[in-house]
Amino acid sequence: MSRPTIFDVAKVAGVSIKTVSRVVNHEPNVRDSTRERVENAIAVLKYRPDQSARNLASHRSHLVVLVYDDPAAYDMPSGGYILDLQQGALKGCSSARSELLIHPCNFRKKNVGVQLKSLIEETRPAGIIVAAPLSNMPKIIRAIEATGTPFVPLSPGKQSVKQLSVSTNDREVCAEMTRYLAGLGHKRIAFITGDPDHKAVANRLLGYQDGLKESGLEFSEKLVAAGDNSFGSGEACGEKLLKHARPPTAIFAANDDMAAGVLRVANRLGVDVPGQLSIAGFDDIALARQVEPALTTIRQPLVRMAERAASMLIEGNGQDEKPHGKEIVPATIKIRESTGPAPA
Amino acid sequence: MSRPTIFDVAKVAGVSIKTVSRVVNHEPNVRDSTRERVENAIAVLKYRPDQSARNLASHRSHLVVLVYDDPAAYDMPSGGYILDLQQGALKGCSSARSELLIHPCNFRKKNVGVQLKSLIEETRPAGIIVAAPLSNMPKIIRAIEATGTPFVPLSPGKQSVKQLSVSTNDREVCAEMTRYLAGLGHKRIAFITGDPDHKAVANRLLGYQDGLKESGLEFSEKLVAAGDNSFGSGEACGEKLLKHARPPTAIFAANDDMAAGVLRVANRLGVDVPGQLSIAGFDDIALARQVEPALTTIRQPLVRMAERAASMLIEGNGQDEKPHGKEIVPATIKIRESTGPAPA
DNA sequence: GTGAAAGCGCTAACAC
DNA sequence: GTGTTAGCGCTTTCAC
Repeated sequence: MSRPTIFDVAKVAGVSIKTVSRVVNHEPNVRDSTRERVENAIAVLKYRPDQSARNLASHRSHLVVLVYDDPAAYDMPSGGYILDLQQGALKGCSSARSELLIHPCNFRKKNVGVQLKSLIEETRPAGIIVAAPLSNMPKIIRAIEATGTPFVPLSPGKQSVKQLSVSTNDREVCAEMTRYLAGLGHKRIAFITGDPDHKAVANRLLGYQDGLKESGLEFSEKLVAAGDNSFGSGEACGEKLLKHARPPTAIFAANDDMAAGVLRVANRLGVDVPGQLSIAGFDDIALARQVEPALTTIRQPLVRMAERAASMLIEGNGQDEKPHGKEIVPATIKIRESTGPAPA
Repeated sequence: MSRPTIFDVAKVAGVSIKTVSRVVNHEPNVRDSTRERVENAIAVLKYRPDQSARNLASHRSHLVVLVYDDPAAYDMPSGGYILDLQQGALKGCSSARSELLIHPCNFRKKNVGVQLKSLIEETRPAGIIVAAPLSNMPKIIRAIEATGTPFVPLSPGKQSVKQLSVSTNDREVCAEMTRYLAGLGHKRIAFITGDPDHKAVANRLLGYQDGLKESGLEFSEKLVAAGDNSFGSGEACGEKLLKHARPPTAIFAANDDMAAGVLRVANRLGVDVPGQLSIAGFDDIALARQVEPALTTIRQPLVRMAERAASMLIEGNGQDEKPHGKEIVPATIKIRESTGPAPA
């Protein structure tokens, strides 16, 4: 004997299938007593709506797709990043009986756009979460937009006004970190910039400038070095900064990899951290806790961001109006051992 | 204008929808010339079969579900493990246009079984990959079996004869590691066992015994210590072993966490590794490369295992007979710095 | 080899 | 508030 259908439930409850459908989908206009009868029937029969039938009829599945940069394409750089995204997205989905499809995507391949489109057209997901840095790539975004499926970019570069997005407060929290450093007595605080293509990372420089101003400190081009997000560029920038005639007493890097590079250089040069030099990063990757001394950094709320994105997608699906708005989930400063009072 | 359907393709190709269906599904009994006409029409119209419709009619989706122990439930212990599984499963799926649904599962919760059943009955996946240690848990396996969906446990404890599975050669490779250690001149090789509930881990002890015998070495209960897979138990067992009247010159632990624990104890006790003591582990987790000296260990081929599992599920779906067989993907020994010649 | 017809289990539009 | 009637776009069965 096969699984019960909506007809079986309707028969047992003594109503029409439409009413069962209403109950299952939490639609209004059902008398409480009727609803209860239907719910009983569902429980008795152990009825589970068939998603395929539902999807076919409604032209929409209950799937949420999480698209991110394929870690297998390089050397598994940021496993924690992906797991955090997945965890958050899963959390957002589970509260709404949605399922999560994961789709790592190698953006270096020519046909990513086509493949993404196929995936979307075939599975008709309720929505798509696009992680950074893919959320900054026109090739990816355009492919998704072309399908008309709701999507939420995480930390997108430019956001068209009417579009959904979830970001963190890069700028504000970087200002805060800069003020924290200034509060420690540092007068010469340097900054190492990241990949300029990445808007979120660019915002970090702006935050640094804000923080300087708010602390009554002068901004100087000479205290800014241009990195590219890599450990190596952190080393190079750190060396340049430290060999300066009047070296900074604090270096704030736009990400942890670069901050770790600075730390390495400081060790090599015999510069004591945090005694002579304070170092701060951004991201709070595992490495930040593994280096000696552990890095003061900024924790990006990836889990929450992905969770919010999933919820936005799913909520919007229930309502008649499309979800909208830019959400901002605040990042938090993690003070560890790499920062301390400015040397006298 | 909306997406083309099978009817549009049929019209353009001048055939019936059934023939289009045959071509799309690579069924036999289609003349080559006809097939070609249909394929052209598909290309011209950019036709993509709607998975929901397909699923509804066939009572089966093209989804593969990967079930694993929820890392969010504890403290994100083994991110690499999960990412490897995902990568492999994704690889197996992509070659067959299948998609991967991830489903972390907290087996400590009472209702995991029910939730799993719901998921399966609603999405009707083509198959399910069950990662260890969930593959050892009757509660989980029974819930899946009850749905009648094909599934492949990875490193299952007991495998009923007719059932699919993918494992690695725990026993053989452990014998090999033991012989390698013996070949280095070690006469007193100790072993630290892991969680006895985990059959795959139990097999490692058997392999150790095999290796001893093959090397003409005597097995002694006194050289076996019972750990529980944790770093802490590795420390405890290591200490016990090293304070022995006649301590071993090599310790082989059933996993890397325990091996790392032994290493820590050796350092504390001033025992030189690998000068006075060789240490070997199993799993090749990231930690194995991060400790000093780096651990000699055994690399479990997780990516390949998951890939094979996905392929088995998908292939079986295409054929009329169910897939079957136990596959074994061999593990490989990674010699690093923690092992060396026995002290004179 | 190929096609016609009958669903799969649900949602949507509208009637009552 | 509730029911009726059409489909959604495929696969299946069976006829040719």
